[in-house]
Amino acid sequence: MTASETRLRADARRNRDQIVAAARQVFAAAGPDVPMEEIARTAGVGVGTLYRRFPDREALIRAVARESFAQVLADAREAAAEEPTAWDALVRLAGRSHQLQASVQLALVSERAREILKGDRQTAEFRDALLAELDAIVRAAQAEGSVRADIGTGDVAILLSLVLRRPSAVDDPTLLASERVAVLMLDGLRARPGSPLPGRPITGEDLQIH
Amino acid sequence: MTASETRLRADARRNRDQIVAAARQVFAAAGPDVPMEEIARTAGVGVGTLYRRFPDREALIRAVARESFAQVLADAREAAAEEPTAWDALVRLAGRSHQLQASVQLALVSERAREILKGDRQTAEFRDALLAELDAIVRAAQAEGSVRADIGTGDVAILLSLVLRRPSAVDDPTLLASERVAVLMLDGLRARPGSPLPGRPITGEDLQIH
Amino acid sequence: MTASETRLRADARRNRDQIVAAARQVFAAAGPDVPMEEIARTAGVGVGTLYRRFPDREALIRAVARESFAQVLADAREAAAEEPTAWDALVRLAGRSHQLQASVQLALVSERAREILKGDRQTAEFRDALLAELDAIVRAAQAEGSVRADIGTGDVAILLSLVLRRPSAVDDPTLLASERVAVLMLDGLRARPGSPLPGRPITGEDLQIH
Amino acid sequence: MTASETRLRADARRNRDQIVAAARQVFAAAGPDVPMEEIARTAGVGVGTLYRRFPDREALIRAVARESFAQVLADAREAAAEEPTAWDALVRLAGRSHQLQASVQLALVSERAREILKGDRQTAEFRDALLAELDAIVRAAQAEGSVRADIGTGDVAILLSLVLRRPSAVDDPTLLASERVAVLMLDGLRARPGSPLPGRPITGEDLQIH
DNA sequence: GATGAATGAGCTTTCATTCAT
DNA sequence: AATGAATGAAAGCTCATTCAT
Repeated sequence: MTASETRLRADARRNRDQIVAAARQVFAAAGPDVPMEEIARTAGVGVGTLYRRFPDREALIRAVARESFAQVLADAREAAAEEPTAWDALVRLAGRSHQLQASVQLALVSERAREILKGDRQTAEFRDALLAELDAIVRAAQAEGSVRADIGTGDVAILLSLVLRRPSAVDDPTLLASERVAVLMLDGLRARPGSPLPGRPITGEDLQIH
Repeated sequence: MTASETRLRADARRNRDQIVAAARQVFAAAGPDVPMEEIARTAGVGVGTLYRRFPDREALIRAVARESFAQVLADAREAAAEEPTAWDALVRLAGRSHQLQASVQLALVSERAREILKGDRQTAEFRDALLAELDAIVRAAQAEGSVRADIGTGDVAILLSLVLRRPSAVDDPTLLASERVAVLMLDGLRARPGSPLPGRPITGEDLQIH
Repeated sequence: MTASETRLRADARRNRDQIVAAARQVFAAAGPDVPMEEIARTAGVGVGTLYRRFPDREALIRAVARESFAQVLADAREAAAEEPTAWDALVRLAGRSHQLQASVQLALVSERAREILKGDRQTAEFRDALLAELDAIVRAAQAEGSVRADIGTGDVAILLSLVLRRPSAVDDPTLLASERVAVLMLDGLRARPGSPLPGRPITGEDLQIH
Repeated sequence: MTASETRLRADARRNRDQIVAAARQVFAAAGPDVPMEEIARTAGVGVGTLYRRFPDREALIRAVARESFAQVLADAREAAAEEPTAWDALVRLAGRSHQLQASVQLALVSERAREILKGDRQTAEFRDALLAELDAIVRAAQAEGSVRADIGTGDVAILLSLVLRRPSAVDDPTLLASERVAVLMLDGLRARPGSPLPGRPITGEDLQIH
């Protein structure tokens, strides 16, 4: 949250937050190309207000992404702090992931959004902090013997990001599809005789690149 | 392939195929909203020709989806026929999945595309055939004791569909990220003491619904 | 200066003047269509303040034009009073004209501004007073034999107005282009055998019309 | 006229010409900021057509300017070739100038247009050719003794450009104001004892700069 | 049958003006 | 009274689709 965002008048602040919330929701539902007007309407403001706050669509996308990443990061830190074992923290993250869907989906699903976020320092910082947090958890889990040794933090991140996505086309029949997938995935990560993995562990650093 | 498509003159046929191929490629690269003109250009024809063959964007999306599904179906049948065990067939499908990415991504990633395909009988037929084939493989694998009993074909389909998606933002550092994910997923499906799954197995029928 | 403008509190008065000065400057630099917000910013006030003082853009344009015309009028009177001959007064006016550029350009260059000023009684009064003053000078010059007889005050006004405009696109190489043009123009007005002029002298009255 | 402009289908060509003609007229009447829609309407086409031919307003402005300059250049060459003396050529140019108003005004009056044209090689070429032509005429006139020696081609160009502009605000009472101004100007240029000019002659090269 | 030109609706963005603080 | 936030109308530009060549 930059200084400029703190200095807003009370009502302006409220509007700004409504806009970001609306954008998050509408982006999740219909992708990052929805008419700005629809976002404005959802937020209960005029387009003009939206544009006063965010000079163009990209700025809005960045704002949504930043808030989302920040929230996930907070979640990860909480899990690490509160759970007794690293494995439990991982389980909690994976299990909760479907709540975070809408938040992060934006950054993952749309080519356009990805392109925009590449250039955004703040998003990058959140992402790096998140990877660092995850790295600590994964290493701890491997140290405690709960996670197989032949994977890296990058592998876990990729796996989590896949689960993060809405199990798509499916009108989830059991309403538990996400959880089931998460558990299956965790079972794959478990430390015990498993299939040999091709290549080498993908680390957190590998993902910094992009 | 409908009757009308069979009756085309050789050159018209060639045009049609170029268009679908171009659309598949361009959709994969830039999403299902790319300008029709760009598709036409990529295919080396004028927009007029494109519209003569496909009355609107939806028709084109349907055509691309049908071909993609048909190809995946063929692949699945081949795997089932040629591999010695059901487990091997499953491995082959999962391993090959990244080749199919571009093909099916369309149907999975875009809200819009999904909406369009819902109403398409032919796509539905391919999808149902595919689910039937997968169901046979999964049941066989469970019968032969290689796949855990507490999952259904729907669970497998969902998992496969997740892996099908490009492992996202990542400029794959090992170029094997997809394979690694696939193996981890298969390890999760393996028949052996695993974590208890919430809910009930998701069947193929569960997915027919929509 | 109307009654309402006299009654302003000192600070309000200061604001008003800053606004008009800013408008004059910004109009000159970027035409009469600049965003009101930019004018307000240049004046160091909020848009709200600007609008409190001038109900809309037209009012502001009128105010700027009035002040500019008033200034030119004062200049002309001073020249007539202080110079020994009418010719000298004319020379002084023409020579100084480039100082007045920014002031009057507004009224001359922009179709829109012209339209607005047509209906403004006060601007008209200044303009008429200016034409009367100029008429006196021209007639006196003709009486003293320094200006050719076949031209009217209207001709002179038109010539002056042309010179008033910035000699266009040119990054004036000698920084004297305006002066040179003015002198050449005066040479054309000189009383001595010249080319015959088409039509009849254009008088001051001719210009009242619009 | 570039190759691309030659290859247009007959009807497209016709439309293109109508658009440029309409733009010239509308620009002259209302400045370079008129709604594109109005230009399209005047040309009898849809906005889309306009934009297909000219990707944005700047491209259109460039096209209009090029054609206008080309026309003036042709005029100057014709005058030089057909008139018996250089002085007559000059008179003809000055006298005809009001026909050229609309054509060149665009380049002179609007700050925006000027900025755009600065970067346009083709416009620059026409302008340079025009200056070269004018230079030949002015030097010839000075050689034949009809034009004073203390001025340069640049001075003449500036003077002409002033006259080129519509004598503005005036609903020309004699309908001859332009001609009268032109003659007065020519009288100022005449070779005979005149007032001393400040600075040095402004040459054609001086004007190349911008 | 193929082509690419024309159309016009739709979306983004800007800015004059109003109004809450 | 001053400020700057909100609004919405208007203009730029893009692209799906139709149609003349």
